[in-house]
Amino acid sequence: MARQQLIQFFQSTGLMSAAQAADIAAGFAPRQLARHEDLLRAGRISDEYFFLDSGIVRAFALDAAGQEVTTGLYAGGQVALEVSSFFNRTPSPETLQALTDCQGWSITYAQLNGLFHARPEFREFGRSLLVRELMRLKTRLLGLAIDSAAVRYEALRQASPELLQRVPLKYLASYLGVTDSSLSRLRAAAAKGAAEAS
Amino acid sequence: MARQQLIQFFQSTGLMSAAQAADIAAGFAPRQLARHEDLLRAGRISDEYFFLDSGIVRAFALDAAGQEVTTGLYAGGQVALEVSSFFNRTPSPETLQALTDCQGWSITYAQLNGLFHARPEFREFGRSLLVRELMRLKTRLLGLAIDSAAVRYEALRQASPELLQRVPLKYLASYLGVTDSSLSRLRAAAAKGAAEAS
DNA sequence: TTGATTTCTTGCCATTTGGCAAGGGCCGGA
DNA sequence: TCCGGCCCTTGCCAAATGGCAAGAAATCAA
Repeated sequence: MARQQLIQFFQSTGLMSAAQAADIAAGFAPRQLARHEDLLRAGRISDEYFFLDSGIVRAFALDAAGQEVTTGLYAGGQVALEVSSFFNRTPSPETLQALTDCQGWSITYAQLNGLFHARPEFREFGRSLLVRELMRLKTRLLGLAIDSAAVRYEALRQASPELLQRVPLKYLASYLGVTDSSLSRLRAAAAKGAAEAS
Repeated sequence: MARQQLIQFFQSTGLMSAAQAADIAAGFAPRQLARHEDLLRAGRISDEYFFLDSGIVRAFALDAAGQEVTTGLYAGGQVALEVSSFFNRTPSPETLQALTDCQGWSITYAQLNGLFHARPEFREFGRSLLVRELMRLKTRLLGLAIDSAAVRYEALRQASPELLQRVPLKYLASYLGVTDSSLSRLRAAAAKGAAEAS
């Protein structure tokens, strides 16, 4: 129940003191999600800024054929949010869904704006988060453009090994931009390579 | 020389009045770029928020093999900016280069922050720009993940036909995530399809 | 203008990835 | 316990894309 991780998150950019972080964190309410529960449905307007303590949230959109495409995977310590819907008050193009039971902290748009108004240092933090998210997307984009599927898989394994264990292969596949059978083959090849290396 | 386009840009989100937009635009200085001139070099910290009136700016990074990869293309009416470097005051991972002679308006980080401080409506505008940029990246990411190269090419043709005419094929190719010979073939196939349709 | 450079196209073939379908294993509910 | 439904793997072949290199075409600079 403690807001430890949330407070630490606010301090992570070095833009505020421990006391400030604790004050801001006090404005957040505890929030649970059951496995398979939706945090946000496509078409709705997001009104919940959700920081994830533990568990995994998946974001997905539908392609032209109506197939789900995983666009984001969030684990503990991250904010699971459809940024454009939340900040622009527009219908979300994606659904956010709990892949496992989740615990975290949330705050509404009005409350967040109140904090932004009252606390310039938190405003700075918010901007820096947006910028960080932008960099992450850029990095993923570059990877999709220039790396082979095998390299992208390996990069994800390095960056977030826990996701590979806990997220069903079909979701990982569309997140990486490959089909599930291709990913299965990649995984087999990687395992073979690792075995030979030992 | 008129700041018309800049003023219109500020008003485009509906977050401020004409008078406010004109006031803010007055803080920007005219800025020219000669063809092939760098607006920002990789490794440097960006200190110029640059709005493009006319011309084309290309952003590129280097891949592991030292090859240039085009990560962004900006035409008139857009802001050509490496967001993370400018806002986080960190070395830029990319170079921004004028593909043609360019005219526009620019402002420094300190000046921009001054405006953000003095004018809450401009702060809102800045946030909404970041969010918009994020959505654009998400859309490109989704396209790379699920669409074929032919579809991506067609989408770019629909969205920004002027780029296809004025940007060398090799830059378009890496922007679209294909090799230049593949793009050349795609273009040939598209032309053939169009001819048959007529 | 003229020569040099860049840009674009195209052929040939290799590699990567997709599509489809069958089958095995695992897990949860009745 | 047993059944039904995911989840994952794998074989076969097709389609998409890349790599390389040669040459034509356009562009640039002197």
